[in-house]
Amino acid sequence: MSAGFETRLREAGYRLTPARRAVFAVLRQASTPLSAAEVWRLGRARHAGLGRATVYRTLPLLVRLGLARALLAPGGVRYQCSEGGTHRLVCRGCGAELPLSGCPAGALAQELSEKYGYLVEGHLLEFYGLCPDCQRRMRHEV
Amino acid sequence: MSAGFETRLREAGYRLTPARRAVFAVLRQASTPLSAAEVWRLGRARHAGLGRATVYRTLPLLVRLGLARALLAPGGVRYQCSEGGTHRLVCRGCGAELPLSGCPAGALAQELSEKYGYLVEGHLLEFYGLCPDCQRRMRHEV
DNA sequence: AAGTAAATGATACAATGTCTCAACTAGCAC
DNA sequence: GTGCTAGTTGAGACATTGTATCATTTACTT
Ligand SMILES: [Zn+2]
Ligand SMILES: [Zn+2]
Ligand SMILES: [Zn+2]
Ligand SMILES: [Zn+2]
Repeated sequence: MSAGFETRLREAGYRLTPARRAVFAVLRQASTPLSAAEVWRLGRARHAGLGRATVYRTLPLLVRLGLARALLAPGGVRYQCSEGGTHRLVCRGCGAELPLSGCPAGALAQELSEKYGYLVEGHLLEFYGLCPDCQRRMRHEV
Repeated sequence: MSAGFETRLREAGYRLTPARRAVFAVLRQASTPLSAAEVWRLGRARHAGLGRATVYRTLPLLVRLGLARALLAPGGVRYQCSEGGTHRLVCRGCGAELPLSGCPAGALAQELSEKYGYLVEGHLLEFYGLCPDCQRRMRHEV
């Protein structure tokens, strides 16, 4: 379940602590990307004295290790577990999001890998534009 | 040149002010995405008394209007003019970025447009993984 | 069980972003 | 042009978010 998390942390030379478990667990079972503040609040349910600084230290660590991803939502940065989908259709007017399924980018990854020597682990594909409501709004309210 | 900016602002019912001109001009001629603080500093070269609050008000406005885009870089949020490319290959280890050219997402846009009623104006495609250096580092320094 | 370096949490601090409000001005009507 | 008015501005107080420091604790090794 969260075995990947533990081994990943270990193999990178980091210790497995209650604080890190708590932070990851929170992301893991969240159904939507969370802000750092939310992670802290929820994390304290799992690890009583979880410190704010630790959360801010852990989240970027998880990103560096590939266990989580940082997303820019209207309202600030949010984090989500790597497993979650990252294909969205975002309205630039109101910020509404629609998660997507299909994706054409897979093929390109291999190509990039060979071309630049990068180890391509994933990708983020976001379409942006206007939702039906905001299209109407733009017309009517000038 | 920046005619699109002016008409876009007008047609959405916003006024054309020196402050907004300055902010947009800064983004416009920047070769790399800028933080809000950088926009403020550079903007004051163009409009002496440009206020910090105005910058923080204007940047999201430009995003809502489709004139700029917000990007999440390691180190914080950065803004760039809509024209700039948004196809990157980002290293999750060190944050290094490589701008890309080709893209397979265009076709999907039309499809989404019909399916959800969204007006799809563009997309952001980001591959993430490890640069060659960070791959070595991960092996050697555990 | 003991030793040790990594990690934590509290706190102070810095950076980033938001709100309020009096003063100003872009756009419009005349 | 002259005035009107609502949108906009800039200053500064405030709130939030993120970082640095450091004494204490603790996960891992032996
Ligand atoms: Zn919308
Ligand atoms: Zn995909
Ligand atoms: Zn790297
Ligand atoms: Zn593309």
